[in-house]
Amino acid sequence: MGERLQRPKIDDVARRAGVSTATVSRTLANPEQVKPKTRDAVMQAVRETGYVLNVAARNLRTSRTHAVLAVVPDVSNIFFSQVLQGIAATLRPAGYSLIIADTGNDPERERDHADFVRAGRVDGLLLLNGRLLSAATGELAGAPTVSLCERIPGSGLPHVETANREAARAMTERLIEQGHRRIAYVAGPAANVLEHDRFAGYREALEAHGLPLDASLVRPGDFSIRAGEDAAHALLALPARPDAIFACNDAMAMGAIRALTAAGLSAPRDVSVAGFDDIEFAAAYNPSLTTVRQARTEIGARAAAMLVDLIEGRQPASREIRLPAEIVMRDSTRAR
Amino acid sequence: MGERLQRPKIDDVARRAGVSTATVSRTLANPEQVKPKTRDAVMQAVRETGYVLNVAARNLRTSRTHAVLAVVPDVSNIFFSQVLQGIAATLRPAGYSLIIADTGNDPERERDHADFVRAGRVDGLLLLNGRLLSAATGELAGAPTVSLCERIPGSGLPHVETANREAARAMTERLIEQGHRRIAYVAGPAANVLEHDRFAGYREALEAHGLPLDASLVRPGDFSIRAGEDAAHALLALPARPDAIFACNDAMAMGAIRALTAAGLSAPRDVSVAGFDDIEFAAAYNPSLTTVRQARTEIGARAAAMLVDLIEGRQPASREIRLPAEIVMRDSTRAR
DNA sequence: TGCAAAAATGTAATCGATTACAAATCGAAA
DNA sequence: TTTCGATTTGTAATCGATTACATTTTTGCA
Repeated sequence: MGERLQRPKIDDVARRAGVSTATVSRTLANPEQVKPKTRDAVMQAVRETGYVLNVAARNLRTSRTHAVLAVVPDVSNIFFSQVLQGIAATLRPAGYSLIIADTGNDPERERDHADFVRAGRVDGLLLLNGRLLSAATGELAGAPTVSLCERIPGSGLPHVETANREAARAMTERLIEQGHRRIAYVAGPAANVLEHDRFAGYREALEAHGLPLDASLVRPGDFSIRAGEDAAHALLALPARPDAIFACNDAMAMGAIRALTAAGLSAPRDVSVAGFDDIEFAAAYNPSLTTVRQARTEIGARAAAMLVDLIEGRQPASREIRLPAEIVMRDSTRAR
Repeated sequence: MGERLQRPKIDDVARRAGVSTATVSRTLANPEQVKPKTRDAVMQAVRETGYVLNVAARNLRTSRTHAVLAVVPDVSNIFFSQVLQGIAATLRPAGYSLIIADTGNDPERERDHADFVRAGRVDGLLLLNGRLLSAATGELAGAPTVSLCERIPGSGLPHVETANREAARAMTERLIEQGHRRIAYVAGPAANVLEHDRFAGYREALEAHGLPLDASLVRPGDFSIRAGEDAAHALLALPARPDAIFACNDAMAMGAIRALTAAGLSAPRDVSVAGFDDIEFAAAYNPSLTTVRQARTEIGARAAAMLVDLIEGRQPASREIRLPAEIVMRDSTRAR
């Protein structure tokens, strides 16, 4: 079917325009070095022949790919996918394409990606979850890399993140101001730096207001809806139940509200519930969710911009960006 | 910092193993052609030197990239992101990497991607939204391409899709069986093939059961939560309000439920509401959402597998796959 | 007009693999 | 031990661009 016709190469264009291949190459890459008249002739020939540069050849010669690899624990996760959008949107106008590796949360696979750089497949790395990077850090030596969402302790890697601690503290304080005294916390995975920061914020707020940190009010979780449900069930079984639940992401907050409903209670009437992230469905939830808004696309955009700077040898304005988050009070919490 | 040490190349390995570069190349690509003893020596040398093949060089020589481009209208959309996950999961073990182009729903950009193939940047294309492809179809001649989610009418392009019409019909029939008689439909964008099919299913079901198709019960929408709210508002303002609302995706169904709540009504007590997609948050919604479950990761996986077959010159088992969908009855609908 | 410097263009080496073809080695049968 | 065919390995051309360096053209100014 597809009569596989020969793609025109740079020689074809050169011949047609009556110039050398060097001139064609220059016209395409550095037009200002070429006399306008010649330039026009070349562009004309390009159009006539339908020439498209062979990327592999250029990559080989220049050892640059104009591609960036994003290592993502889970593309389908609503959080990461929005960060990716910010990345994609920034990379495109800068002339980079985006390669995505979904590691499926598998530590093994997260390691592989140093090879992407070494094989000359990409110019830089964007790590959406640094958890395991510490192991790979040595191997990355030299490869431009930016870490997102999670700071990698002690790695010195440039990164972009939300001010998680401050945000969690602010949210907890809002709950305290609303008159809540027994505020439960539903945690993320223990190894998660992000969880660590949020918990620290929660604790700080309690301390600052002279409230005790009651260990029975802190429940483990893993960011899933189900985990939120389980945690809420456990909390409701306590002799003295909490008057508020702060889940460290929105999915768990929704789970908690479901559990309340299932138990014949209601948020915010009986227990206030707050989340973290402000995912798309938080505002549409029933009740709409009080939460912390993170600028997810901006995180992606800033990280991508920083990476491009690194790749192109420019000194990025900053190697560490912390974006402020915003408290969004909605219907799932209420003053006591 | 990064002492940019020379990456070993195939000659280094060859020298170290005492063989020619041809043998090294063969050992890596077609080990069975090489005598076991030689093979071991080469592998040893590879390990010692830390050799990693230069992908650009191989691409140039073989004019194959082992990369695939997915053209996505919006990565951050929960629907697409899950399809992407299926794609990524299938591509990886097959040895392909995934490049993502987020077109931001911009017709202009969807066009650009034929160039990706022509520039030799990828071996094939996965189109998650064929809407505009018709325009580009000519240019793709020869490039392996699979369309997902939406069949591209008259393109003859291989594709994978959900049996939207059948599923929408089945859902509508379930609502009828539950005793609903005034079933409203909240549509997707008019140009959308997917919307077209779902609406056809809705209409078929009404006809089959002798129910009239009441134009005032069909409201426009664009798949957003907000559109669902607006549609429901309009429907509630009708002299005779519907007893069920079938929104052609979950986000709009959630919007409709919000609107009901805002109007002091409730789903399913006053109006039943059904969605389509069964996104992650459908089960966690309040009330949990009756919807149509599409196997999103499977759509992605099947399409990716088909594309790999096409790229590698194998005849795919089928050029048109329609995956059945499953009706999931939950709490947002109730028998009248 | 003549001449030096600047600008524009051309020649050809180069990036690092793959692979057609040739050469060498091996093994089995006679 | 030959000998022929099958296996294994090596040599070197090749993929299509970029770019250092050489050469030509243009420009500005005396």
